[in-house]
Amino acid sequence: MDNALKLIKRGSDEILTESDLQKKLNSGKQLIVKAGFDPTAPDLHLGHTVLLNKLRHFQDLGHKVIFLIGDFTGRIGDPSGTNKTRPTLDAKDLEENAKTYEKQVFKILKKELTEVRFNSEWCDQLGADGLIKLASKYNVARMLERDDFNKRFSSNKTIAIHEFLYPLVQGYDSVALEADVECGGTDQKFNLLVGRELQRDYEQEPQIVITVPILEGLDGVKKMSKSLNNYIAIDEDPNEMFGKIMSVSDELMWRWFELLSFIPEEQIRDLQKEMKDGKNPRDIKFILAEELVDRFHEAGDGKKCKEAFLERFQKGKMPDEIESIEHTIEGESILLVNLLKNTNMINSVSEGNRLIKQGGIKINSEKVEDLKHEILKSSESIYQVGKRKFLKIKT
RNA sequence: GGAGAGGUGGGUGAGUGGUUAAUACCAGCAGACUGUAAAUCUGCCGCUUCGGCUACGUAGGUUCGAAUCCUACCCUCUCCA
Repeated sequence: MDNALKLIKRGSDEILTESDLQKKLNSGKQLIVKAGFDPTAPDLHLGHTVLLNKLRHFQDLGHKVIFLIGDFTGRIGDPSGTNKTRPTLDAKDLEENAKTYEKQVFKILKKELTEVRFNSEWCDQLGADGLIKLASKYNVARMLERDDFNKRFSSNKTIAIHEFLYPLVQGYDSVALEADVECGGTDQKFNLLVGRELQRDYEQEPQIVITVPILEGLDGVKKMSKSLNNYIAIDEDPNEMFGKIMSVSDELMWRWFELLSFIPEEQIRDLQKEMKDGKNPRDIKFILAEELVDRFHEAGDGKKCKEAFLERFQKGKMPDEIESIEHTIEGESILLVNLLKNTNMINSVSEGNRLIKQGGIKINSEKVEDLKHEILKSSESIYQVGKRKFLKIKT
């Protein structure tokens, strides 16, 4: 197998078809590689990077990536998600979101080989006629081949007609762009395949479909997503990112190694063996956390985070940098719980009382035991809530 | 068009007139433990000026008292046509 194909294969779930891909790679032509993104969620997280890394591989081979923002499809709503109505975005929001995307995405993709496009560009021109024509290219039986439609159909759950349009429009994007390759998560497989069919209908060579695995989020079960709040954003604070990676279960760590790390597979196997032989899993997790922090921040940040992590949790030290704010109070003093609530350290007074009862609040490293603890005017102290929340407050 | 089922705290989901701020599970939070913000164990888990207040789709009603009964409305689902 030649190197190009090998590179593309690593970490891919399925390639349809491999022989076609080989042919295209050998043709010497610069390929157009397409991947679609949601217009509403510009906060990229590690889950997205599995796909982005794959796109980057194509760029490393000199091919062109089209980062397609599905503003038109966004209006339809992806049937694979729960059926919430999406807010319609105006042009300004879109531009904003696109900018945020660009800022983040070029941590992985090469700018000179990336083109950002919106699918409303060609979909808006389709009109009712165009949509009808497009809809005529596919049929219900074939739509029902799609797994989640099939399940919903056979268990008598609703499928709205417009949901059928989603895969069609996504497929039409491939026609409009004359895509050679489309990459997406395994949950997108059906949509990606529709693109192939449509391209054939429009007398184009069908695109190669490449699916990548879906990354599990922090909980280790559900897919990483913003709405489930089990994600690590790629522009997250380095220490926060490091900590979150460390909070992943020892089991999930291996999955993340597989999908996120660039460490060669053989080396990962060695690490697994080391853990089996008694090495502390924590130290292996450090390797992963360091690599990822380095990738999305400055080289060397990973090491710094590791040191800070050890200091803080092994020796129980306070972090070096603590955010500091000033909070003027009326009168001579204020109840501790009120102060913490006012500064957003806690969400409610009840929560504060609970935390005090449980010994979760400290002032200058001293545990607070009195529910009615008062803070005097013109004081300056470091307040700690739980293990990780610190704030220096001047009153 | 006809018949029926149902809408409960972040999620799943009990509860059918009275210690029910509401079982259970999950998530979340805290503590203990551990070389991890892993695992495990324990506790907490609506708000409050600690007198109370606000909560079981929405709005009314019955009652000493309702998430539980009645009426209307909204929404979801199923079956028949």
